Formats: sequence, C-alpha cells, structure tokens
Amino acid sequence: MVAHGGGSYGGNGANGSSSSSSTSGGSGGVGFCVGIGVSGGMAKPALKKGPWTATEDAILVEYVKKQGEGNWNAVQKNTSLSRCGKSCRLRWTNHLRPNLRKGSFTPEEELLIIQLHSELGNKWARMAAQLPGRTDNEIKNYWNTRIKRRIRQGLPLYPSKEMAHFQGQGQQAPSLLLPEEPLDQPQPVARTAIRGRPPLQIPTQSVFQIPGGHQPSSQCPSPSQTPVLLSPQPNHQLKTAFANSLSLFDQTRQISPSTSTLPSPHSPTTILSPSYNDTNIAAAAFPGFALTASVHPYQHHTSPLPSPTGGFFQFSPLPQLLSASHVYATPVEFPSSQMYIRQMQKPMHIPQELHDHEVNLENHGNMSMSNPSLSESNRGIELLEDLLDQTNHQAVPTNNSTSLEQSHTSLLNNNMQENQEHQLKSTDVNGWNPDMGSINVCEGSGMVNNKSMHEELSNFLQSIGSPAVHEEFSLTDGLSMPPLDFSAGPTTSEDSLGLDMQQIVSLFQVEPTASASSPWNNLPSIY
DNA sequence: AACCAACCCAACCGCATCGGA
DNA sequence: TTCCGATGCGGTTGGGTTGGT
Repeated sequence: MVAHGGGSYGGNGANGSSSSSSTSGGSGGVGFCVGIGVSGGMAKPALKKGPWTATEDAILVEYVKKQGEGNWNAVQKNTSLSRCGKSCRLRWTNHLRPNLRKGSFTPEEELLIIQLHSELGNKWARMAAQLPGRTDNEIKNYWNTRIKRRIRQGLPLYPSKEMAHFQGQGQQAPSLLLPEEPLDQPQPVARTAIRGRPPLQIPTQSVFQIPGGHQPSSQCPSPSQTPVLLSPQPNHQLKTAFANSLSLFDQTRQISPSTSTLPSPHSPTTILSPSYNDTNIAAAAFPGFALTASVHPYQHHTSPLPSPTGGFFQFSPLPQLLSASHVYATPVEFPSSQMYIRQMQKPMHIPQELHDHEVNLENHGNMSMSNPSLSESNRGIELLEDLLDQTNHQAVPTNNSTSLEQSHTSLLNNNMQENQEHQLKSTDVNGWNPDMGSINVCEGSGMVNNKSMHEELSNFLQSIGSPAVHEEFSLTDGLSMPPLDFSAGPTTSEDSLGLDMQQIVSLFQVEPTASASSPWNNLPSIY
C-alpha cells in the first residue's frame, strides 16, 4: 500500500490503489492521491505518496500559516507540493498542527481511552476530542495494539459488565468482545473476579440498607401517608425528561418524548457532553434514577484544583424515584478525581412502572446491579483491574509497566480503603434522618485535593442558603439540590455541561433552598 | 551477530456526509 | 433535486523499531 521510500512517481498509482474509483471526488475523477494531476493545462507529476519529508512539511506549514486550514486541495495547486489534499490534511492534523501532544499516553489518558471506548466504541475522532492534543489516529493505533495483545492472551477486551453496558444500550458490542458470563443474570457487584484474580471487595458498600431496617419498596409509604415530595410523574413526563436530558448532553441526538424509550435500570444510557470544553464528562442519564457525571483525571492535569469560578462539581445524582430502602453511593470512576456524593432519599412515591420494576429486581435478591450508577461506577474499578491485568500479563514487564502497575495498585488500594472508611464514617456520622433527605459529600482519594473540593462545595451550599452544616446538610422537604456549577448561579454556567441552573431545576424538578441573597432566587417556582 | 516476532505508527483507502452550484 | 468537490472518519496496511532467543 504505502509506497514507502523511493518517491512513487510511478504514474499508475504505484500499488494497485488506482483501481479504486473513489466516491470521494478527487479532482477529475481520479482516485485518491493517484494519477496525473492536471492544473491549468500543465501536467504535474503524479501525486507523491509515502512518508513526508521535512521540506514538504515546511511547505505545508508555510501554506497553512498564510492561508489557514481548509481547502486542502488548493495546496497542491498553489505550492510546489505534490501531495493530494487529503494527504495534506492528514499530515497537518496528525503531525504539524500546533498543540499536538507527542509521546506515549499517560496512565490517565490510557484510562480515559478505555473508558471512552467502552462508551463510544470505535469512535476515534470523538475520543480524540476528549483528549486535547491527541489525534484519532494515535488513539486508534493505541487501541488496536491493545486489542491484538488481548486477543493473543485470550482475554476479553472488557470485563463482563462492559458487555452488559453495550447490550444495555442496544448497541452492538465490538465484535472482538468475548463474553465470559451470562449477561442476563445480575451479578453481585463484588463478584468482579476476573481471570483468576480474587474478587475485589470494593463496591459492596455502595449499596446498603438505611439504618433502621430494610423496607421493601412495596411497603413504601404512600403519598397520603407521608408528604408528597414529587408528584407522580406520568410516563410521558418521564419520557420528556429523558429526552430532554439526552438532548441537553448530547446535542447530536434529537429524541422526542413520544418515541424515546425509557431506560430501565438494566439499560443505562451513557451519553457524553460535547459542550464541555475539552473535558470529559461522561454522564449516565436515568431520569428518575440517577444522573452521574465524572470529571476525568485529564482535567485535573491541567487544573489540579477546582477554582471558585471553575465549577468542578458537575454531579447531580438525583434518584428521586428510588426506593426509600436503599442508599446509593456513587464513587466517581477515576481515582484521581475521587469524590463521593451519596444521596439519601426519604421515602417517596414511586411511579408504578418503576416501582414494579424495582420490586422485581428485589425479588431477585440483588439490587446492586440494578442501579445504573453503580454499574457505571464499578466499571471504573474494573477498568483499573483490566489495566492492571494487562501489565500483569506482560511477559517481562518493562520499567514503565511496572511503575504503572504499582501506580494503579496503589490507586486501587486507596480506592478500596477510602470506600471502606467512607462507609464507616457515613453510617456513624450521618445516619439517616427520616424527615429530611440529605447529601453527604465525602472526601475521596487520589491526586486531587478533595478536601478543597469538599470545602468549596460546603461554602457554596452555605452561600446559597442551604442549611448545610459541615459534611451533612439538609434539603428542603427532601428535594434534591444538584450541586452543579455552584459558582455560576442560575444564569451562567457555560463551563458546566452546558446546563444552566434553570435547566437543571426544570429538568429534574428540584428546588433548592434559597436565601435572600441566593442566586437561586431568580429561579421560577416549579411547584 | 543474526533471526524472528511483536509492536509501533505513519499513511493510505474507501466510504459517508455536507454544502454550494 | 442533482451533481460534485471538500472534508471527515474508521479501517487497513506495511515498513521501521524493539526486544528476546
């Protein structure tokens, strides 16, 4: 294919690719980068292929400096460069444009790639958009070598629940995936033994009972027995919320409430926020269940600490319709940005269809896997395992892989320890207030100063009039307040998922506590 | 030192999409 | 509406490099 070296001026396309009657135009109907270029009646030599020389690079750079990007076919016409437009564009985007990051991927980038691939599949360009300075080609190459390695080792590309994730979305899983266990049976969260390693103990504490005993959702107090926190949402409203949530995050989708299918806890929908500048907000939206978002570690590379104007708390888990009998902890997926937001919901009315579904799940004796946010969060752990596993399988670990393994082992251990400590702390300190819902923000682990994040969030909550006290704060009548973009108030939040406070309040039907000086005062009353 | 296999990566290929004429 | 050029994207290829034997 590539006529490396020797400058293929051979006229006939050098290697058979001339047979391609490319549909992509190519001036004069000539196949891509092949044949005789004719310009102004003067025959030019056949377009060159193969590796670029420094001279060619210089010509292209000079041209782009003067003319800007685009109109690549004009390069060949207006310069001495004998390269087709496609080749010029590729060379520019992959090698010559400024702000390219060269060198091997950092561990954080590797994790992000794995995470993105689990969500997007082979959408290299979209993945590259989440990795500033990296090209789709780089990511693609990296991934393909990873695939080859795993195939050779006879390992699945993803842990099993990654498969479930794909299937849950109705997507076709990548063809090379090798399922290792049935997908239709919910697996205990802790059963993450992969390829012979003892199962991790991590996520079991993610679901635990509210102190005071288990209360089957079938016995949830009816609205008449307890204050109604949310109006029962008709199915259409739920669908509308779902459609809205998708369109808010993924502007490429246009989903109408009439046609959208409500996600079930077994079919989470993962969406990305393209509106968040060069950062990576992977969000799983489950109207009525939970919306989780994670700040990927890459963000923290450039901005290690959340600034008061930056707004890092793009977490809005709002399980308004969850059973009262469960508390969900949502460890954020990546260890470098660990921050836990746990919501305790007071009993509330549950729409019948969701209620039935939940009862059904409980009858199977396992709720943990039914929570999409949990499967989301667990995936992060498994990805770490996955990566670890790969380094373990290196025949002879290089220095890099060894350090990587140590690094991730350390992160994993930290993660487990933090989770355990977190559980103990939260049950002891916070308890369960039957009259008020609460959100607990706990410190996580990792490289980020989460204490700072925690303090900022606390300060913000106080500033908007929330009766937040230290680690625990109450919400008005059990309504959830999304701690999203706390810095901006209701009017400006372009730096945060593209949502503004008004949208959040409207979409999720939440009503924050407002003080006289609170920016929330400008929000319309929903109820 | 030679050989070989695995890995890396730049570049090409084919197709899809978009926008203007 | 159709055509066509420009562009973008994902898949594929094969030469170069590296490391083990």
